[in-house]
This record gives sequence, structure tokens and C-alpha cells, in this order.
Amino acid sequence: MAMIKDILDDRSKKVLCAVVESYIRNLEPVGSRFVTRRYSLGCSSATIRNIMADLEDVGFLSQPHTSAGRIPTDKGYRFYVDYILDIKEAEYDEESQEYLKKLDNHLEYIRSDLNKIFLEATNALSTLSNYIGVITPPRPECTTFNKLELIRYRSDQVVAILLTNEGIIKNKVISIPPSYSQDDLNNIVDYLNKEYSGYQLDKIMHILTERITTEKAQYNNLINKTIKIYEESLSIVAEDIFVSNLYDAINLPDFADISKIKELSKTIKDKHLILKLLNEFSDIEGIQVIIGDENPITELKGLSIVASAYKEGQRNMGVIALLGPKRMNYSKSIYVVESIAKLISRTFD
Amino acid sequence: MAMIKDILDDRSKKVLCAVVESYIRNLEPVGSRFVTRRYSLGCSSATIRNIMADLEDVGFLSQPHTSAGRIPTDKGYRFYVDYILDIKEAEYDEESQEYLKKLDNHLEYIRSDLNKIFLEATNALSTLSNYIGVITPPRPECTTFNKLELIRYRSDQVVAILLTNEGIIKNKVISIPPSYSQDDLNNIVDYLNKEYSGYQLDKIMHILTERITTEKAQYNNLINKTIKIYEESLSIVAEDIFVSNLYDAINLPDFADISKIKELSKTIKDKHLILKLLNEFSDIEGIQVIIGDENPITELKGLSIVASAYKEGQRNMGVIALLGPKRMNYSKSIYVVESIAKLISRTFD
DNA sequence: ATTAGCACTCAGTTGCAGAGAGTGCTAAAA
DNA sequence: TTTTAGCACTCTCTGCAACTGAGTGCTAAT
Repeated sequence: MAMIKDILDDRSKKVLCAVVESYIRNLEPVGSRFVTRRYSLGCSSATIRNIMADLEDVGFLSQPHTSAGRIPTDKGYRFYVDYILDIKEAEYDEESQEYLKKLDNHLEYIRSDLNKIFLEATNALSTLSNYIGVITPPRPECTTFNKLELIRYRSDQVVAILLTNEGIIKNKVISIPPSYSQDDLNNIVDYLNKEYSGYQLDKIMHILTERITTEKAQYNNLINKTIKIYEESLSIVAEDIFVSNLYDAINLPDFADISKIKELSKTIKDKHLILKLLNEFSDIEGIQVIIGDENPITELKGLSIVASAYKEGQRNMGVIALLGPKRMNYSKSIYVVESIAKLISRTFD
Repeated sequence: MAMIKDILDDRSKKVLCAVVESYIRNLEPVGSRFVTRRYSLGCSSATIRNIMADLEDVGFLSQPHTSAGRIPTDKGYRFYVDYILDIKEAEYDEESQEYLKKLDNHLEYIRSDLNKIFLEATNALSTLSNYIGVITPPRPECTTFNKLELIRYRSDQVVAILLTNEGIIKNKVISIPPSYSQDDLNNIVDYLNKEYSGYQLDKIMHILTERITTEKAQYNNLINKTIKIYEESLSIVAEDIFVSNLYDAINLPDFADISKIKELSKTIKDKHLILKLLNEFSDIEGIQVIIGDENPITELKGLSIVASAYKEGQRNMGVIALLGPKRMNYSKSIYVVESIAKLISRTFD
């Protein structure tokens, strides 16, 4: 039986590769003559033309108009990413490597502050690639309770501080009447800290909501109030996704057309959308590449995504990804995503 | 003696006003004919032409080319803002008013979380105006110490939580060897909390650094270490300015030219610049308007700024501002900045 | 199977003419 | 003296036609 990867002979692959890479580079349809000049494939432009016509028949290339060169289709990118890209492990520019090294040191330095880590990492993603970096926070199942503290702040307010074992630190101001002394608060907190340390956050929430329904009628106000406090405190862990801003992406020629930037910025503003998309990747292994219309979310069609999970040990905790135009530099993007996923994973050891 | 405001007679003011406002609206040079049609000033286009020629002589208007209408110069905007704008107190659209009302309620609701307040407020600034909203945090002299807490986190790490009376809540992870028990930490903290509650943060820092130099030789490690902990904890209050993102501004026709967006985004990315600029405004009373090249920072020349301080009682705490193109809607911008400055000030009562 | 050559296609550029918007100036009217 | 009407002039913008050049597909020769 014939594998998909075998539908192209070696030379055809080389031509496809040439077209994809030169198009990624120059964002211009690439013609047969150009290929023969730039890449020495040992044949004339006429031959290349024939091959290109074949590639167009299979649906890997297309022409914007009759007398233009070819550009890759989604399918073409797909084949390139799946069967050509890994053939030639590219060596990467020193600049990026150096940048990553510095980042590594820096992450080591701030490893105790998860927020900062994610912030820096999204930044790194976008400055290295010029695309849009995204990181989702550890999902609830991967977030284990470490400790809660309640600090009396103003007469009727208390600051709740939640620590998780993964390094998430969140605070929230909640209203608690002055009748609760700091000792009362400590008692409330001690119970939770002793009982539930190491539990998954969502499990605790689950248990608590169950309690509140079963014990509601039976017990007095105090317990209810206490459970309420727990609930409020634990609800802190919002799903605040980290998205690099548009600054870097604006420089891409793809967005020379301002309307595209507008569209994109609108989509990104609605972080919810992106979160929804990336959550589907949380179980993947290795690098995942989504090209153009393969994208399930209409607002993001036309964009490509390179995603990978970051891990604690064996468990996938969250996703880091790069959003860019279809004609993104997949080779480099994969390298960047992979590298940074590794860096983040390492901070959890 | 003649005041500056008197160099224009009433009708000339009306014409200048018409030109400025119609240019702000349509971003197109405005011609004499247009003015006579749109604004009924009781004279013909020829008369308007003469007046416009006069206004050009004084330097309030200019022509992109011979056969185009007039556009306001920086000086023209200046005069408009200083001597024309306040004459006719504009009534503002209901939409904005409603939005502000909602915001007011919302701020009331989250009044205990300063961070959120600033975030929402910058957002409001930019959605209401379509320009770029900026808010500087309360400056150090206006930040008074409320309480510090140290919570043992991991074996060699402690989470320091700093509360100020103004509502700033910050946390930082610092390294402290396991030999310090939670009791030790509490002792360290109790001293500071009792001694310095209500002090200005920068004063405390000052005292501490003095101590560390005078007592360094005399006392043992413990005191040094303690002071170090104080220092690290108190250094939390970073100067993290709040800047709304570009999303809204991108829709402005001024930035139809993508290169301008690029420039702008670059400047904004460097928050330091903006902070530096706004700090100069922290002592102002009322609304301050900076137009185009009056701007001391070269990167921001060509932009206008509408700024106002927000206050706690009588004291100016920080600055809220709007960054927009020269041809911004000053009337509306002033209204928005003023309103939101009031809202924020109120949350400090 | 490959290549050279040729006719064909089509986007982009240049140059030019005409339309339209706006001005400045002058002479007449108020 | 101030305002207005009229006219000539300037300058941008649009559309149109001709031209250029890059690129293709096809065919016949190698």
C-alpha cells in the first residue's frame, strides 16, 4: 500500500520545500525560474514548471492568477510540516539560542513566581518568532492546594491569600464582618490547611459545594459562613490566560493590511475564544501544528497555530502556543515552542 | 493691554471652532464652502475665505496644498482648547453617561481591589474615547504602610504580602532559610507592623537603609537578615503603570497608515517613557492638555495628551491620562478624563 | 525524460486628459 | 468700509489606454 508520504518523489518534495520556504521568506508567489536560480536542483525551469503543475494537481500549490508564481495551499503546508520539515533538522540562529539561554537563567531566577514566568515566557515567544504567544495557566486538575491565609485588612475586609504547590499565588479581598477576630480566621484556615493540603483545587471545591447543600439545614450560620469563605477564597484561581500583545505581530507584512490587524486584535481581546481552542490541546503529546482552515474556530481561520503542552513530570499541565499567519515560519516556530515548553516544564521540577 | 484671547473677534473664533471640530470629525481639510453650508454663520463662503486667510496668517490654520481646505495647526488647537472649548459646555452623549454610571457601580463593587480598579479604569478610558488610556499608580509618597505578612511556603521560600492603606496588595516570594520558623517570621513582622503602620513606604525604606549602614558592624547577623527581609518585602511596590492596549486605537483613521501604529506600539511597549512623562503632571491641578509638539518626549510628538490627577482628599496621588492623535476630540476627552479621575478619587474616601 | 522556444496571460506602471474642489483676487453691491 | 459674486487658477484624484515584464502552458526537438 502507498503511504501518503510517498505520493511525492524526492525531487517533487524538494520543489515543494523550495516553494514553501521561499514563500515564507518573501511572501511572494514563487516562479519556476526563481526556483532554478536559487535552489540548484539540477534541472531547468521548464522541468520545474512541469513538477509545479503536478503539485498543483495534487492540491499542494495554487496560483493567485494565471501569470503569477505558485503559493502553497493549506494542504501544501500540511505536507511540508508533516513529511518534509523534519527531514532536515535545521540549525538555528545563534541569536535565538543566546536569547533562550538568557531566558533560561532568568526563569531560574524567578522560578518561584509563576505569574512572572508566564509573562516572560509569552514575551519570549512573541519576540523570538514575531507571532503571538499564548500560554494557558495550569488547569484546575493540575492545581493542588497548598495553603490559605486570611489577613484582617480593613475593619470589615479580609485579604485571602491562596498558595498552590505549583507556585500560583493569588489574593482576593473578601468581606467578613468585624465580629470575626484574627484568631477566628486562623481557626477557619487551620482546618482547611490541615485537612486539604495537597488536594486538587477543583476536588476541594466539589466537596465544599456538596457540604453546603447537605449541611445547610442542619448546622448553624457559622459553618455556612465558613464554607462561604472557603468558596470565595478558592474561587480566586481564575482562568487568566497569558497572551503576548500585538506589538511584535504588527511588523509582519501579512498584516500590512490594517483591517487584518483589526480583526486579529478583536479576536485576541476576547481571550475566552483562544482559551477554548487551546484547551483542546491540553492532552496532546509533542508538538501540534494547526494550519489555516483546519482551525475549528472561525475567527481564527486563516491563522496557523503551533502548540505544545508543558508538563510536570508526566502530567500535561497547560498549553503554550504560537499564533501566526498561515505562511508562518514553521521550522522556527516549532523550535521556539518546543524550547520554551521545555524551559517551563523544567521550572516545575 | 490686549489679551491673547482677544486677538480673535467673535466670528473668527466661530470659524476656527468650526474648522477644528469638523476636522476632528471628518479628518479632512475643511473648505470655506463647507463651513457656510454646515454652520450657519450668516455670511457667504467668500467672507469665510477671507477670515480663514487671516487665521492662517496668525498661524492657527494651514493648507496641505493650494487647492485644499484648511486644517488646524498645533497653535490652532491650543487656542481652541484654551479659549473656545470651555465657552460652550457641550452636553455629552447618553451612551457615555450610562457607561460611566455602570462603571461607577462596578468600581464601588471592587473598591477593595486597587489593581482591578485601575485595570477597569484604563479600559474605560480607552473604550469611551478610542484613545489610549494610562494611569500611574499612587506614588510612593502617597503610599502608607498597613501591614506585612510572611508566610512560609516551600522549605526555603517565604511569601511576603504587603498591604497599604490605599488598597495596594502585593506579594513576592523571597528566599529565607528553613531555620526561620513561622514564629520567627511572625516576630519579625510584628515589630514592623506595630512600629511603622501608617508610615509612608519610602520613609520606611529610608530609615531601614540608614539602619543597615549604621548597625551593620555592631549587631549580629540576625538583625541584618531581618532588615534585608524588610527591604525585600517593601521593594514590592513596583512602578507598574497601567496602559490600555492598542485595540481601540487601531480603529482610528489616523492610524490607517500602519507605520504609525508600529511607531506608537513601540513607544507604548516602553512604559518607562510614558511614566516619565506623566510624572511631570503629578502636581497639576485640574485638567492639563498637551498638544502635539508641546510634548517634551520626542517619541510622543505628534500625539496629544489629556491628563488629570486623581486625589485622596487634597493630595494628588497619581495621574490618569488619555493619549491620542493631535486631532483628538478634546471636548470629549476632557470630559472622560475628568469623570474617571473623579470616580477613582471617590474610591479613596 | 528533459529542455528550448514561443505564444499567451495578466498584474502593475506610466502618462495623459478631464472632473471636482478649493482658493485668491477683483470688481460690484451694500 | 465691509461683504459678496464671479472668474481664473491650482492642485488632487480618477479613469483609461498603452506598455512592460514576469510567469505559464504547450509543442517540438534533444
